[in-house]
Amino acid sequence: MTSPDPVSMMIDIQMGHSQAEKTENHNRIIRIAAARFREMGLEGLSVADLMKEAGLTHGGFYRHFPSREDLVVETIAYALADGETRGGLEELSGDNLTLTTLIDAYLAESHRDTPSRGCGVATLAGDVARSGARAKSVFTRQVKRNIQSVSAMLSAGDAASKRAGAIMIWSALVGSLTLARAVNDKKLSSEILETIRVELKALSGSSKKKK
Amino acid sequence: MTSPDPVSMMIDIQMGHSQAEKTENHNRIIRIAAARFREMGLEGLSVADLMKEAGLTHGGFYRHFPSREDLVVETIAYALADGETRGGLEELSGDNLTLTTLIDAYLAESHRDTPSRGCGVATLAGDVARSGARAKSVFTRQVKRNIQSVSAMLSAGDAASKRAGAIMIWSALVGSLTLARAVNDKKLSSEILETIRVELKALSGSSKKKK
DNA sequence: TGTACATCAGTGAACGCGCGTTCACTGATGTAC
DNA sequence: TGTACATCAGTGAACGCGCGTTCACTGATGTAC
Repeated sequence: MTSPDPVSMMIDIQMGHSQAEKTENHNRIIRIAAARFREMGLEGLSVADLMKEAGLTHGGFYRHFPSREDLVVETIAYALADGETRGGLEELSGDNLTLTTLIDAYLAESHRDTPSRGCGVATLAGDVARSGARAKSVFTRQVKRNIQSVSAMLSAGDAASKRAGAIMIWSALVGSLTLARAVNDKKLSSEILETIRVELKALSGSSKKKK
Repeated sequence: MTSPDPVSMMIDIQMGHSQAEKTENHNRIIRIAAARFREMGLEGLSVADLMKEAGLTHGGFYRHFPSREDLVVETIAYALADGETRGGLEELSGDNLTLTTLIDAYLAESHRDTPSRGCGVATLAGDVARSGARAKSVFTRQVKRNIQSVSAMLSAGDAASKRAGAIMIWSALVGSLTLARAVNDKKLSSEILETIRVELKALSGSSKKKK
């Protein structure tokens, strides 16, 4: 009732400071940061705004993180691996994801239009390229995982050509999604997504036939 | 002698404020901003630092631009089209550029390692996606030009499949270069570049044979 | 060709503001006995 | 099981700093005559 924020209302009844609540708050801070960083970039969110959205005041931030940079590193790790995120690849955890399903989900207009809940590799790659070693390490680990995952989805060819295919698919996914988001022209944006959807499916299909 | 900056030294002898000098200064400001924006992002450069590097003081900035945002828009246009830049595509103005040459130049390690002089589409796409309509319009125009250019380099297939090929090539170029820059692992970074070089050449070669 | 003067590029102090971070404080938690 | 007390999550005022922008000022430029 005091707070209009639906998330913070849930624990707003009477705020004690138990260890369990700290963990809850910590997770909430990270979850919010993960959304906002993908939406506004790694420098587009202030500590004060973040804590406000989490239903806390800015001073308490430093009970959770030594500095803003530590938040960034921890949040990148979460935003990339992420349980909650729906951008396509995240459903990998369920083994029923086929490459076609991934491509269609990844290059859907709904994914393009909700970067805050989408693939962090695409949203954050540019920012990470300008960040420090810690951010890059976390990012690198996830890129390797992603290449591995897609590689395992390719049924044809030897290990090396599967890996090459996976790198090609990831590059095209990230590049096309980023371009589709940066472009002002709705027709062109949709055309980019649709084209890469078709091209990538043809590509993974044809390599299947090659075998 | 007063200034250690080699660029500003050239016109440092006795600073008058002629119209010609204003134009020189304006161009220099844009050229510097174009390099720094690609290097540090659209928000990573302050007006004061920019003017300092141009050998001027911050107050004079507003004789050249109504606001920082106008600088950003004008600079994006310059950084993308660019005469000076060497990232690969810029040599398009000479008609002797083949697709193979473009791919090799674009995905060279030297290009990866010098974003300040490289392709602005790759460096700025993420930032532009979060920017205003004016920045996006300028960016969109250049993406269209780039697709057209690469499309014209493809010798095989009808107009539609050439266009699709060009979109695929651009997506893979931008995505792979961005990933190669964000990644901490030198081996992986080189592997990404090398893989996409091979894959893209194969792709544009195979569509040639199709005809 | 020479003189008077309006223009305006560039200067640097000053502005309000939001940033990341610090700190003295509060009071519920959870442990020691 | 009950009481005393140390811990520490969260608060909110305050910090120094760098940001984009404004403004009164300077003096060379370049035009009017």
